[in-house]
Amino acid sequence: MSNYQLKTDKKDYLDKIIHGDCEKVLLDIPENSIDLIFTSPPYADQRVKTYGGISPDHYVEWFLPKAAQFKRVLKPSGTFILNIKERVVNGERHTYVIDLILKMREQGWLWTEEFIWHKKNSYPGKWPNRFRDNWERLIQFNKEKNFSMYQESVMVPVGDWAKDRLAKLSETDKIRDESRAGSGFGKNVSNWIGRDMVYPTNVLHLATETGNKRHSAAFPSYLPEWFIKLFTKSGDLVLDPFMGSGTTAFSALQLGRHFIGIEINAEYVQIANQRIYGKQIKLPSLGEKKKKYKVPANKKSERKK
Amino acid sequence: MSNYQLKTDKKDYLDKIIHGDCEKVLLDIPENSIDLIFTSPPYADQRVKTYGGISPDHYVEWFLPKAAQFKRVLKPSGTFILNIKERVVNGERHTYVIDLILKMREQGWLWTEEFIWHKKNSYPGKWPNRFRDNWERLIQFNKEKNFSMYQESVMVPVGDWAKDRLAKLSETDKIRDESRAGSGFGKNVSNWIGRDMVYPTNVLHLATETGNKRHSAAFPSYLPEWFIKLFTKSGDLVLDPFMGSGTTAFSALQLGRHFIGIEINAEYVQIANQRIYGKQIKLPSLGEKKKKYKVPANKKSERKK
DNA sequence: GTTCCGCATGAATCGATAG
DNA sequence: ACTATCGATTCATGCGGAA
Repeated sequence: MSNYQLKTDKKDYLDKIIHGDCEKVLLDIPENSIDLIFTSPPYADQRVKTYGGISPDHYVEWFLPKAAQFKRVLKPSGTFILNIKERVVNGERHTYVIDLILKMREQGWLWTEEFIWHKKNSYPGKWPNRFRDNWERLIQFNKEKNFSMYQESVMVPVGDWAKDRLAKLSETDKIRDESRAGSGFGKNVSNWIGRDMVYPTNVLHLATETGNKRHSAAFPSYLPEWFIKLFTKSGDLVLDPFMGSGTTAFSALQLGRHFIGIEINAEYVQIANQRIYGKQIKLPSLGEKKKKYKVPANKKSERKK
Repeated sequence: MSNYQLKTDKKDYLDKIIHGDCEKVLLDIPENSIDLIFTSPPYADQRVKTYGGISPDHYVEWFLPKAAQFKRVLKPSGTFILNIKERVVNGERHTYVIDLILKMREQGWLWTEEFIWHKKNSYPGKWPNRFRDNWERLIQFNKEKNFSMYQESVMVPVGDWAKDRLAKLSETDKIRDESRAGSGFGKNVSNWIGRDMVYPTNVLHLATETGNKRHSAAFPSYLPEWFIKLFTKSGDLVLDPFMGSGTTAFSALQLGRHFIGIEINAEYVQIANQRIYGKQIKLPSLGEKKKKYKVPANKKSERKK
């Protein structure tokens, strides 16, 4: 059923997308082997079409056993970054996120920091009692106080204008910058880069990706990139246990890090593989009965359009 | 000792700064009489010089009885905005803020929303394991779901209102909009005019005020202004139970709202009065033995500089 | 090859309606 | 009364077609 043999050796998973439930898949991964876990799990009751939705009231109990596995496989010097946001239930912000922080501390995690992702383009809408939600949490957990951090790798040019500029750097922008560099104008660019670099803060200000039609809830690749550069060095191993369409794996690969991606949705596994390897390939999946992803009956018509 | 008689009548406190502990002073204020409570309490272990410092581990139990009084005096349609941020203790973010949210919900508060104040210029510094802290929480609590909110009063020009400060694009954008309006179809015209102003989001993006050095925890007046405009109308009553140097009272006055300010530190009471009334005046203080504010012995030298 | 403009599209939330 | 579903609302962004 599966084309790998040494389940206890992480090399079988190295640079692969694994199809399965991360809580089970991670049992095969040696303890203290991951340098960075960066993930954006399905939010409570969101992405119902693809994940079925986890009730807010059961979110913590759903997440905690997975967090225990994350803690086991993470190196003592490693970091776990959790991208999450509580939804509104009955007019109130639900408490599952802060409940989770407290429960994870009981598990032994250190709640080191909370970064803010200040989204530039939030979901539209108007309500009588609240404004649009324009931020998400990026919660940093660690096993030990002495975790690895490479602050110099994410330094930014001085000034807000530069920060905004950097945040906007898409793939095409980078290419354009390189082509400019060849024509003389690049000298100015490199001058800017060399001059007056400062450390960033714990607020990231960038736009969500709306253009990509292949997947519904991708964050911009800048987000995992930033944390991968900050918390790992070249050759390190990055894990995303809720891989989705593969943004984290893609970023890790581009930055010369190894990755392990786990995704429960077969459709997303295919998308991620295409994105990373440029073609559809056969990949190892969990050694269980292969469950075909099933579209909920009442959603089938909607999916078609 | 005090120059007011009817302690149960809020009119005695109206538009005044009261010197005393808010937990006791509020006992004299009628229930359901305040439209907005906006405050920035002493953070745990911060402002040791002026408040004596509350240990992070005891912050919640220190705050809760005060929150109970806030709930009593707040109108059912009123809002409580709490500006707070957890400090780092032993390499970790302390949990007193999220503990407080959970405990206040047990008190009957609704945790309606959490605004983020994205500070533009944060305190400089560098640490090996974290970046500069560039944001604070503005936590919105309510007694009822049907609270008052005046969204139109805080609308902002199209395009992110933070971006608007850079103001390079806004000029040309406006011109473009006008030229379009003059030549387009009638329906489109009204659409474009309507889009001149948009509602803000739950992220506030403003610079910290550097001018006010008299008060050690001064926030920019823009912050209370924004929430006063959003949650009160002219003639309403705003309470700040940890008044500090009087920014909230000053903003309320300027916006045509009534205010009640409470401050435990006599020095700040004087500063606030000077700021608001332009002169040093005799004001009612709590009907207790007048306690002169005492500088802790080991801090005296530090105060001098 | 640029620049400009139109258009679809989101980690959403509320309130009304229906069962 | 309580849950489930649906329509209405709204705006920054990036892509693609057009000038």
